[in-house]
Amino acid sequence: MADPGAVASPPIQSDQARALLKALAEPLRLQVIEALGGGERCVCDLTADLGLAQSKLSFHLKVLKEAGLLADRQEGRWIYYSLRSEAIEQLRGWLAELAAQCGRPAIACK
Amino acid sequence: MADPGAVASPPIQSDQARALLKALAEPLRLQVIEALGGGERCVCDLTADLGLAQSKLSFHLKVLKEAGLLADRQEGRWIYYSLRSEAIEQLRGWLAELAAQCGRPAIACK
DNA sequence: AACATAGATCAACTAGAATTGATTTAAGAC
DNA sequence: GTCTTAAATCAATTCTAGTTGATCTATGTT
Repeated sequence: MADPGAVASPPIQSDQARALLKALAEPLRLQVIEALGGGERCVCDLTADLGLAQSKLSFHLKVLKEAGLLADRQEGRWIYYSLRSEAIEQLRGWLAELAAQCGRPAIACK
Repeated sequence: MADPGAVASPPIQSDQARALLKALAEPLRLQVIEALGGGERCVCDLTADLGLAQSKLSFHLKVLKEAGLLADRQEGRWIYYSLRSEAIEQLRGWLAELAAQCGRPAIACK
C-alpha cells in the first residue's frame, strides 16, 4: 500500500488538486465539511443535524472520503467521520503555487 | 483582527468559496487557469495552445470570470484574460480557516 | 461601403452527477 | 437463533453542466 508520513509536505499535482476542488464544490458536501470542522461526528448525528436522507449523506461522505478529505473509523455500529486537515493544507499549498505564478510578465499576443 | 501580513482580503463566505471551488473543479478550466499562470493571454492564443473549440473556451472563460477568477481587458479586436490572484488568495484564506478549526478540537479532529 | 476576423451567445444535444427508494450488510440487543 | 438499527450499495430517475455548430456583434482592413 501507500507509505504515509514519509514526506512532510508532498507537492500536490493538479489532478489531485482538482479531485479535492471537485469534492468540495458541492453545497451539501461543503455543509458536511463545515459540520466536521467542529470535530469528529458519527453518520447518524450528521444525518439529523443536516436533515438529509441517509443514502444521500452516505453518497456524499463517500465522495469526500475518496477525495481524501475525510477519515472514518468504526466504533461498534457507528461510523465516525472527521476532516483530514492535511488534505486541506495540500490544496492550500497548490493554490499558493498558482498564485505565485501570477507575478510574471505578460506574453504578447502576436 | 488586524492582520499585518495579508492585507486587503476580507473574510470570504462559504458561498463565495464554493463558487470559486466549483469554477476551478473542471479539467478544462484548470488548464486555462494554469495556462494563465504564465501571464496574460488573448483568447486566440489560448484556443490554439489548448486546442479547443472557440465556443467551448469562451464558455469556460465566462464561468471563470463570473467566479471572479479572471480579469479581462480589450485591446482592439483581441481580448486578454489574466488570473486574479486575489481570488485565489481569498480561497486560500477560507481553506486556512477551515483547517484551523481542525487544530483545536474538543473532540479529536484527526 | 464590403469583407474578414476575434470573440460572445444561442438552441439543441449529450454526458455526468445527484436524488430517490429499496435492498443489503454488519453490529448489537433480546 | 430473531429482531433492530447504522450505514453502505444499487437501479432508476431527475438535474445540472458541458459540448456542438450556427449565428451574431464588434473591431479593423481594404
